[in-house]
Amino acid sequence: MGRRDHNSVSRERILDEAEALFAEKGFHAVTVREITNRARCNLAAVNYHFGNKQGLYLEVFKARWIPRARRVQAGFRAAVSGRDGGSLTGVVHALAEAFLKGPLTDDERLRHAQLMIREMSRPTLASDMLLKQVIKPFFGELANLLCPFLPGETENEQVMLNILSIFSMVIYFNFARFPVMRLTGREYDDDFKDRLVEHIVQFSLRGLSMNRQEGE
Amino acid sequence: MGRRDHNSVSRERILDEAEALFAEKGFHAVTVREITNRARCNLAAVNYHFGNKQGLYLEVFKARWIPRARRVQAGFRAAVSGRDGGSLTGVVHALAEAFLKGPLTDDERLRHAQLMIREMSRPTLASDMLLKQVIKPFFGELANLLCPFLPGETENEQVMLNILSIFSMVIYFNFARFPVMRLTGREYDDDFKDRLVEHIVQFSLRGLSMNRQEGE
DNA sequence: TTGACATTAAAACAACTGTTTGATACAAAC
DNA sequence: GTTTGTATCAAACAGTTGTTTTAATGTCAA
Repeated sequence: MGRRDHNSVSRERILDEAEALFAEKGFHAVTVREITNRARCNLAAVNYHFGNKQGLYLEVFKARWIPRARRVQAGFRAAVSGRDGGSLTGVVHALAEAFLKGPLTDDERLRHAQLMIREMSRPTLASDMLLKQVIKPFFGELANLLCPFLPGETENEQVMLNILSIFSMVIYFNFARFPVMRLTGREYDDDFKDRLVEHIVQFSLRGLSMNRQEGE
Repeated sequence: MGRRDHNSVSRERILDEAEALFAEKGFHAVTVREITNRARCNLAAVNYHFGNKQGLYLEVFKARWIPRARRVQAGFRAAVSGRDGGSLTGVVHALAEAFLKGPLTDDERLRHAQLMIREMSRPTLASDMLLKQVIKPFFGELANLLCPFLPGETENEQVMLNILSIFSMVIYFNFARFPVMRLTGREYDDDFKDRLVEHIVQFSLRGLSMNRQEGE
């Protein structure tokens, strides 16, 4: 290996296994030994490559989570700049599909959502990074894409709440797949994912369309 | 204290502190010593009253989480059987308000949502209990309340997806309050909670209304 | 009072935790 | 060939973990 090229085989394997384990069990429930055993390397490798366990956790987000988020966003942008960009339906559909079917494998999607959920429910050192570098910019991008289709007088806060609502469904149907399977009796196969995308799109489109008067 | 009346002061205090800590940090991140110190009792009390740490975790759900969930549901039912029951708007409003304002304190709401999220994202021994005893029955109840307002041909799976979507927003705006505050710049004060309830209600009502006049 | 039992307490337990150490192998630079 | 810095390894470290043990309280019925 070249001098500190940050590309040793052990280092990469540790990052992979660590991400899977952190997502599945959470930071404290995972031991360094568990990670290094699965990565088939020595116990000291974690401290050598990442300083300490927390450094590894942070690096998982920098080197794995954020790039994955960017892949999802890239998939979304590709769909939007294609035929989906011209309509509200297209944008919402591209969004739901990017997160529920997108470029990730099913395992990746679950991992990704679980890690995000953990950070959202209890902020740690990583949350700030995710928010500033990934979520906030992406939400801003979404706001710009959606605004033209919303009534002119729609305030910023209202736009943000709408995005958060769509987002809540998208990540909920990812990370909460176990109860969702139990409650619907469905497996997370391609059929069901299509169904979910269609549902989220329809539900969100109607939710967004505020030109209609609401009953009271 | 009466013979094994399961009401010792220590026992109750342990349950309170354990719930707060488990919700905040998760099972493995909390130590028995941390719990017993906060509960101002002896270390051995956990094993005496609950067998072991996992027994305590389970009892937190039986003795604290489930009763709290029932209080929320009771609040919802009270609103529905009052003036809110006659319309779709009323039902959805009662639902959002029960979970976002309802009978709980703000701390309780956060704790409640965080514990649920943890169980949903990674099922443990408690998940089965929650699903069977609380969530599934309540979702069935919701389905029955909503069905009259949905088009006649609406299939069961569609109803369930609708409920899950509303539910995803309700719990998201509870457990993800940290990023929501960062993204909206708002505090979770009464004003903002009112705003959230109103938003969720409007968004959900439109989401639910399938080419159909709503209201009455 | 006495006996029985619920509860609390201090101390110890063995196992496990993250981290450090010191040695060794290896590849490229000089 | 020697040096230099990277990478891996086994072993040990000190501190913490959940749990157990044993003894001491407190409480109520007989």
